[in-house]
Amino acid sequence: MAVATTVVFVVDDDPSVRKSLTRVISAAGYTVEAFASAREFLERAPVSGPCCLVLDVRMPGVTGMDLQNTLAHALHRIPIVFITGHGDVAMSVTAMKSGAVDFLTKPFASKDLLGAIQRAVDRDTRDLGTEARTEDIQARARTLTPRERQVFALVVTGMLNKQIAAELGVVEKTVKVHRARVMDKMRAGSVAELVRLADGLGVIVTKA
Amino acid sequence: MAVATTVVFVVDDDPSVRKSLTRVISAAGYTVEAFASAREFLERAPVSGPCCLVLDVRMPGVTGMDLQNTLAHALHRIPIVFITGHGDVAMSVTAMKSGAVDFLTKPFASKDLLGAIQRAVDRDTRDLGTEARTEDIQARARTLTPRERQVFALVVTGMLNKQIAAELGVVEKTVKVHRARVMDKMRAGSVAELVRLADGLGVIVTKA
DNA sequence: GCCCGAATGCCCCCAAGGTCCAATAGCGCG
DNA sequence: CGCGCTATTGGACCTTGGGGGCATTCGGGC
Repeated sequence: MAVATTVVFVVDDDPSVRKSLTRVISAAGYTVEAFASAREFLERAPVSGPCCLVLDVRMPGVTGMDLQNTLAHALHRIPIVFITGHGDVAMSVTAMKSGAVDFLTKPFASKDLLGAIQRAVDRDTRDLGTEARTEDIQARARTLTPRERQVFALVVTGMLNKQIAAELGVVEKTVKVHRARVMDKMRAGSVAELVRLADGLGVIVTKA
Repeated sequence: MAVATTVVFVVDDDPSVRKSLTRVISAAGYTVEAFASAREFLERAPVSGPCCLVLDVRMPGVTGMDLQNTLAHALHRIPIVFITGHGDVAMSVTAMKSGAVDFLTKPFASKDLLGAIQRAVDRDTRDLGTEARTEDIQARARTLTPRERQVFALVVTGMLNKQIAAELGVVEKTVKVHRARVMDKMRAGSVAELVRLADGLGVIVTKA
């Protein structure tokens, strides 16, 4: 279960390998989309649901490692499971350091591949979740006016309205107004929630 | 600079390898302690400062991988740089998945080893920092009485004193007293700080 | 019997939040 | 050029919430 809408992408230049991989992975309940080259894969429309990539290291043209770098630079988080016929240690270490989930050398057991795919999908599912939450918070933050943003930043440091007012050169009442709008727009029911939303924005407030 | 008090542990059963590694690493400004076996290393007193471990994969008795597992189970976070004469891909992948910083096959360039050591030490320095902060917060939390702990947990969910009082079956004033003691003992100057301390304890509060 | 954790009451102050209202400035649109 | 909209600001007033101080009571444990 839970793998119904999950897509596993396979990129390998060898048609027979694509075919057998597709068969094995499909049998495990995943939806499979196979490509003969990195280029073809990149031209594919991005997916929304959880997914992972089973990638051959050695391919003519753009190699698997090249594709991994390209995706990393494009901030395209997608867990990668490498497979290769003749991989060396240096190559596998580089791939793993770059965040690959696994690096399998042929021949490998189906259960090893499926195990790696499961870990990759699990990771992607988690990543999608945190990404969605972050995006949601950022969307709320974008509705804040410049002034509200300032008040927001100061409130989550624990400053009193009075202090914030002094900091911004306005009276306390004005701060209260902005503060109320911030709580409303960020949909925070308490300062505690607001602090967590702020910290969730990645920008860790490092007030003394 | 900044490598003065840093210790690099070397574990390799080959005396000549230990000697040459010690020379190279010492020349880079690190303090080196070499051991002929995993057992010897484990009998060594733990270090306090930043450090890392350069470890031979293949050794008679306890292998490098065994030692990695032992350390992981003992919650002994120490970044490991593996070196080996005849490593295979599967071995390197396993080591990397278990958190190794790098996996070098002989012969390797000195700069590759030193680069890996530098990354390992950097990681350990960061880990030590966060560990120290967490330990500090836990130490404060340990001074809380059971009741104060309960109030602490509820306060950081954003609940009002009134609600906390109802939850605990006491009067609001009682909650205020506990709350004040919590703020004092945890050395938090505001609810915002208290929330960050709570989240820093690892126990993420997941209140609806 | 003393000390501590826990609970509680009363009093007072300050901070936070809401209501109603009002003014000013900038910006786009007809 | 006004009109409307938004952002920002501010004042008066009132309610609620948080927090400090002080005193008291009760139950355990050393």
